[in-house]
Amino acid sequence: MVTPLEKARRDPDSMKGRILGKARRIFGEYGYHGATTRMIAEEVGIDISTLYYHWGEKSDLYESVILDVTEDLREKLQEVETIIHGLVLTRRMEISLDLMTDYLFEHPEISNLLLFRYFGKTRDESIFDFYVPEFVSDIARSMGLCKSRENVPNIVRMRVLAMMNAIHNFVSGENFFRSMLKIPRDEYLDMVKETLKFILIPAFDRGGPDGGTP
Amino acid sequence: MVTPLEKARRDPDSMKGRILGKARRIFGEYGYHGATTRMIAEEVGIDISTLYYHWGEKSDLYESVILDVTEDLREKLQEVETIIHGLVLTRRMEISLDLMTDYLFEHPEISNLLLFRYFGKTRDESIFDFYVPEFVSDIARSMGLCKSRENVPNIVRMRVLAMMNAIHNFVSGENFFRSMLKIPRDEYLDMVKETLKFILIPAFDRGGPDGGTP
DNA sequence: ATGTTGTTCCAACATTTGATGGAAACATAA
DNA sequence: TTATGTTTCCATCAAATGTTGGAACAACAT
Repeated sequence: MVTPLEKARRDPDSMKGRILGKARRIFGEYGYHGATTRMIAEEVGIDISTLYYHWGEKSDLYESVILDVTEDLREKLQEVETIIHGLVLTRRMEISLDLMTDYLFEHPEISNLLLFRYFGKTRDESIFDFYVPEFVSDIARSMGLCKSRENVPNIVRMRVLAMMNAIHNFVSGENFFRSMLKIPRDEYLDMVKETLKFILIPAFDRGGPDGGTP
Repeated sequence: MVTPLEKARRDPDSMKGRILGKARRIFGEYGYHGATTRMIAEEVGIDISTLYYHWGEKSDLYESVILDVTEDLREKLQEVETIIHGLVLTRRMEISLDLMTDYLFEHPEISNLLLFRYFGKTRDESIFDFYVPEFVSDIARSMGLCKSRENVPNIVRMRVLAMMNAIHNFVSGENFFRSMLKIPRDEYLDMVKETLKFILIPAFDRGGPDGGTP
């Protein structure tokens, strides 16, 4: 059976898909309470009741948005995994940091929405009731930090979280950080990649069964 | 001249101070739009108009909250600086990571509010019009990453940002990450410290005029 | 006591916001 | 064309939210 969300994902030009796309951006920029259904409808260029016709209440739309970006992220991670598979750790990290940074800079609402979920509460508590996969175990596995994706040690999960958050922070904080550094976008992007490698690679690249450059 | 904010900071038991304290927490948990003046008033146990009597409109109260936590953070950073002064880099980092993590876990709204400022927009744009110091240069100086706090290279600022964000993330994301790892608070706190050191120290502790353990 | 000043609460207002009913417009098949 | 089902918009509602006026109250000096 095909859910409404899957239909909207397959056809981004349909009304459902267009609404979902704009909702991603608005929810990502302003957060759940900061975004209003009217802002989203106006962005799409439709009446507000058309939005409700397609997606029902605000919290349902938000839920769909979260699942949508989660699925995008999952697909991207899988794509990266196939690219870096078999390489040595340092190289794997360099490539995946570059690829993920590029990707998230093109879709900053993904990082925004994830960070909002991590750090903010919502008055409407029904929102956190649905399941969202987290990928932490998969990334740990893909990085060779554990044998299987089952029973990943917590300390390893923490390290993966630190890594993911570091990327998301620089993506979501672009406006703030860039105005602080007073540099253009492309320069910022390069600096982010360099900083991520500077911070993350030395930590993971030391000895161990899988470490170091051979 | 003593501003209303300074008065409230000096006397946390005064009505002004009590409101400010609760406002910190509520704004920190729910963000600017997620927090309502009624929620804050109810938390203090006062009528909503008493809140307006003391702090004026919502955006003004929010501004005071931001300045308040910023000042707290500044004082804490200065305190830590005097403690670690003169030690070797690795030791400086270990101690300051421990101290800052402990401190922020006791006052998570500081991390929350900073992250909200970094990552989220606000419909009310007047909010970002006031100046807030950022401390990045001071931390760079304190870590010995640059000679003076003037003209800190951007790449160094980026590294400091990565470091600060790493702490804030684990503090603000406690609820989310802990429920993911299924561990109690104290265990989480230890794991955060360990992970921060694992990630950050190898990056900064390599050669250079100030590197390594002697 | 009386007036003054500062503080608190009750009640209300205007706007925003989430949400819906129903009429029009559109498409499509019979 | 007519009938049927879908989509869109206009008008509107109810609740939530930011904000204020004014009365009651308290503290305190005169």
